Amino acid sequence: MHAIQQNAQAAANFLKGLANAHRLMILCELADGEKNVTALMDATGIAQTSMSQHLGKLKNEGLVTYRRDHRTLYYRINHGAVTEIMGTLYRAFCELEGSE
Amino acid sequence: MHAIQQNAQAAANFLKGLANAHRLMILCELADGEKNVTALMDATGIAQTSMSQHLGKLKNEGLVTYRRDHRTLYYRINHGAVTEIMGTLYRAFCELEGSE
DNA sequence: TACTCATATCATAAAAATATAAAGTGAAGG
DNA sequence: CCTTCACTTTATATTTTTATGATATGAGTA
Repeated sequence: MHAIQQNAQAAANFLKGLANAHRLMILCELADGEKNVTALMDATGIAQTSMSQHLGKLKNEGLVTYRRDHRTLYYRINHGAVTEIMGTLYRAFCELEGSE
Repeated sequence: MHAIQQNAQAAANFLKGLANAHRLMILCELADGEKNVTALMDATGIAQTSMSQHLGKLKNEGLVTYRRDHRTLYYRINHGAVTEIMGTLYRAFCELEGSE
């Protein structure tokens, strides 16, 4: 586990990609499969410019990738650790809430 | 998985606690078991005031807790999701590096 | 070619995170 | 009670993150 020390900055940058409520909502949508930008805006209520910047950040950190189909860009999750952490968050913040 | 939407802010706040290289290094040390502040400073090289503030943040978010023994405070990890995510990061950023 | 659609980029301002220096606190020892 | 130790809190400056409005781009359509 001590090897994280040397990779701490890379791991922290990766986590910073996730550590925002809007980006979690986006990733939550993408957990179901790929979606285009407009569909993500409709599903989350995030404004266009903001959405584009969040997707740009997720893309730069390698958390998501996309394909183009004509004028439409379809984004999808591109990193196994994202899915793993989403699962951890779901168990910690969603399932346990339901039992109250 | 969609339930994360409603809990996105809480989950994001939790992740923000982790999303910093210095705090990851601290948590990495605590993964071995409890340590006092001076030991954490020696192990990580983080300055005293900064260490205290990082520990304060981790404590406020509920990621760690501590016990007092005389003048010394021993911190330890206090959230199962922290350990899970540290494991995910280790596999993503440490183990795979070793195979190059 | 002009136009619209889907999305990205740029510029800017406000808010949050971080590091550092200085001062404060509570427990123990002389 | 005065001092030291182990640590926290406060104040401040810098950097980073985020949202918003304006503008730009590239792909398809009339």
